[in-house]
Amino acid sequence: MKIASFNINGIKARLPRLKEWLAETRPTVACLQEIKSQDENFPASEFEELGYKAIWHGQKSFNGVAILVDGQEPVEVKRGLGIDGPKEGEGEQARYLEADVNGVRVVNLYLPNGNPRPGPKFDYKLAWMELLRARMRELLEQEIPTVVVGDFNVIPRDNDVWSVQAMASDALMQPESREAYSRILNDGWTDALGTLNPRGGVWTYWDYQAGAWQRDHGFRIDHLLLSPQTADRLVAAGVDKDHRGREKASDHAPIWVEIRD
DNA sequence: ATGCCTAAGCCCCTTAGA
Repeated sequence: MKIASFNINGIKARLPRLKEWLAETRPTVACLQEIKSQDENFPASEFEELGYKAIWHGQKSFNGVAILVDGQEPVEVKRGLGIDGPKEGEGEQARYLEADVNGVRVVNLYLPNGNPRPGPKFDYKLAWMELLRARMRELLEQEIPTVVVGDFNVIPRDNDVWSVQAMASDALMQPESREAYSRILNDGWTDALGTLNPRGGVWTYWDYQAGAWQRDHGFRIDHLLLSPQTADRLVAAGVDKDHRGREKASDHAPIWVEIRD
């Protein structure tokens, strides 16, 4: 099965490109982040026309995640990690959705960006990562074949960014962010894209600004983490880079991992 | 030091993104 992850930056603005990507690449599971849509506005029928059934956790204006499955209903297991956003009284943000598909647990997440740093948004990011780690440890202990995908908003290594200097003060690559990410991996997860590309130079995000795409000024913040049971079944993983270069594209490219049945 | 660009809603400006 092929499990894909795509930060689409607005499902309304991206719908034609998103449907095109689904039709061209036909992932078994498509995990979407930043749908930026309330639940009642989710265009489920558009995906049903393509043969995908979906579950979603929306939010007005920002955040929002969805899981689409080819030909069957995703079985929802959990939504949210139980942590409120950094603003007083805003409640929990829509960043986490977990479902079962064909005996594989799929976690779809949109991890907080953390800028500006220091401040409450950065503290929120680190707190969110600790809760995520706790949940992921539970999944490991249960020995459920699991794939955790999404926009982690962490640049894990220096060779995962076009310029270390340009991004040095950004929350995406602070030592605290990287250490939190490393702690998760060290519990027993395999970073599929990182492992298959040890020399780096693989990007999943290119800023809209300053000609970043044309200059290939990108970095790797979208990840596919495999539990031991799914890492053993790893066939291939990659980035659908050409989709970033199309008209009205998201600033992220889709990523995918293929695991043996 | 700042803007660069995009999306959504409070919709012609502001907030947020990374």
